[in-house]
Amino acid sequence: MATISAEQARQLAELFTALSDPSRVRIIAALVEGETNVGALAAIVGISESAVSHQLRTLRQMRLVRAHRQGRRVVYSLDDAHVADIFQRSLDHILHDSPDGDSSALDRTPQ
Amino acid sequence: MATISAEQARQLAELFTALSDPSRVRIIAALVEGETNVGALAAIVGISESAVSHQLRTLRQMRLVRAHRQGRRVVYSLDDAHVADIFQRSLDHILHDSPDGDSSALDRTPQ
DNA sequence: ATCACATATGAGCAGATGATCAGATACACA
DNA sequence: TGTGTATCTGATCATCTGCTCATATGTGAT
Repeated sequence: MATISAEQARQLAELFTALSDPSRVRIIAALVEGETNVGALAAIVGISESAVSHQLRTLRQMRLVRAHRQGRRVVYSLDDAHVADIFQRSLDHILHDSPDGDSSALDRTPQ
Repeated sequence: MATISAEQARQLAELFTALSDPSRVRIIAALVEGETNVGALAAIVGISESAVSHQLRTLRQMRLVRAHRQGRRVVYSLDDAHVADIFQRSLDHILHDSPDGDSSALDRTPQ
């Protein structure tokens, strides 16, 4: 699988960037459960509908979610099975070897 | 797997944040191949040793990499099998359904 | 002890990010 | 057509990020 190309690195980083925010993570988590409209997502995540809409735009551009109207509502769903998979594995990851509880940090070797 | 907690969302986002930068992605990619020292990483990634060192610090704090001295060098390796797995799956992901070539973006439904 | 090599670290700065606010757009229904 | 609901969007601003530069620390060899 050789050392990754610069372009691939960029794309990978872009994918992870889409998942690098707590609000977006919660949006994705909610959508794993099933499709949902913007207002409901705002309620679940606990931020304004405007903020959710902005985040959904990002996720849409990344092709991680998909939208379709249903009456006056716009219903979102995951556009990608891979992402749900990656998401689930990552969740397993933090559930396993993260025996701490407080914030992040503290070095490992240097110093 | 119910709707994720705020704390879990924070941790997940933190993990993805560690992978959300092209330089760090390339560092991880290099380490997947085997342990490497700072100078070599700098050469591979194409940024200064100082910049690499800063990024390695972040990765160390996230417990994604581990370091040990070897003479005057400090050799880094992945501290986590899960991450290599997540990384590999994500790579597969972008290699599969990313048939475009240019930058990112362009909406999907609204408008 | 001194010097060169290898890495780490703090300060500082330019660019990115995410929330809010105000206003635009889209749809359903009377 | 007008009104209320649902969502989107641009501007703005405070905060965060990642790099560079200068400097400190650590190691091996002379």
